Amino acid sequence: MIRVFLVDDHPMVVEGVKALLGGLDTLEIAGAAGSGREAVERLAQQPADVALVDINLPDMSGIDLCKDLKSRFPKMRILALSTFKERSYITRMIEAGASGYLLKNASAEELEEAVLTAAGGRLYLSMEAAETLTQTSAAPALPLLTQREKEVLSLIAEGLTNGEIADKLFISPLTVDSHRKNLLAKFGVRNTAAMIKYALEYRLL
Amino acid sequence: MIRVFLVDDHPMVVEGVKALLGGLDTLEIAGAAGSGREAVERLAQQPADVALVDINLPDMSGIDLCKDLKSRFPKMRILALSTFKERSYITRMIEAGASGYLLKNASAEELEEAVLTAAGGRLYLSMEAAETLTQTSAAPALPLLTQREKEVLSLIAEGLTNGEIADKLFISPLTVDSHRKNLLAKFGVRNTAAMIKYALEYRLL
DNA sequence: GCCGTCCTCCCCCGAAAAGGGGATTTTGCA
DNA sequence: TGCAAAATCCCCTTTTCGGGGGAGGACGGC
Repeated sequence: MIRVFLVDDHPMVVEGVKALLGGLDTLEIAGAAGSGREAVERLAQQPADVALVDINLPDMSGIDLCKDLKSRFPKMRILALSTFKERSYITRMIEAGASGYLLKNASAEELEEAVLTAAGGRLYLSMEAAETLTQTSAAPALPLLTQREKEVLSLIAEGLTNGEIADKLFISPLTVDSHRKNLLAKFGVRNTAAMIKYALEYRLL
Repeated sequence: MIRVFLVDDHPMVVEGVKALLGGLDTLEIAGAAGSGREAVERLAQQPADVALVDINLPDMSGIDLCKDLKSRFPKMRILALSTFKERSYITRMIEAGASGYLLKNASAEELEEAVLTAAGGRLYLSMEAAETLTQTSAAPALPLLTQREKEVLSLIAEGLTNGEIADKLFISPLTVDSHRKNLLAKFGVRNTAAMIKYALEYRLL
């Protein structure tokens, strides 16, 4: 019997999940909380195997709660529950230690499967979440860099100056400066800071 | 009958997978290739439902091949095959469009389950891969920033200069410069480029 | 009250980057 | 072989950063 704990500030959602999972004999609802703090308190009293955690909570984000719960109860598995299938939500939640990501329109079967999968130590992603992750991120106008430009870019990101990069690549600092200018132009930004941010966001580094 | 295609430059691995999956009646080995280019050529002739792709190929990385295959054959599912369970490999492969990540020590059962899961459009992660992703990344010495410093940092990342930030926050450019210097000191870096990289890696932005 | 942190502002000075040009040699590919 | 792109190098100027300080007011905790 897998003990499931719910964290969501919407009573309707809490009751809905209870109803969906109520009749099953593989798991039981061990409790629920409407906020992050309440969840921590209740779980300290009465542990659970799997926690269903809403992304949006009144006192803290589901991501922070996830990290917190994972540090307090390392063995407990956490399933993220959300209405959104934004890529950053999913990856952040997973990186925060969640064992899965579910949308709130999940069916009883999907809910059960997710809980069982998470309890087994495996990662469960809903179809929609998996699709979002799998979609090849259509990079909007990501600049085409030459080999040399990539080298220079990564050295800039390391914090080296033009002179140091020149020494490393055995070229003139003036050449490095040219590459740097070309990079700024290709990225369409005004300075190094914005370029590094852009480059990292589009995984060019 | 799910058609499986193999991409790996080690004949032993290819034969091993064939042997492991050979006796099953849910799937069949539709072909194999030892390089990225060869894989593209063969798949163009004879399509497959699921491709098992090694991370390390002689002519290109599995990640690049994955992107390439996904753009050429959008309906085909790709499973990453690797000896490593490094976090960056896993996330990059998934973001490149892979439907799963397997270690090469996978059993016949796991292989089959992975192929079936991928063919069904779902994401399959091996236990080890899931664990790696799930591990809360112990942020090594991430600097504690004040509220004001965070504001300044994010504006720096946008590409604004001290003067522009000063206008935006209604403070003196000299103050912005102080924050900037404190930020550099807290991050332990020498310039903005390295700071932005650091900040993005540790999700402070 | 005292201490520490945060936020604010200021000084000097040199180094680096940004913005604008131009020019030459490799090199890859058709 | 010939062209385009890449890579290399150079000039100029102005702006922005980075490094080293110092200092005062606000605010909270002890």
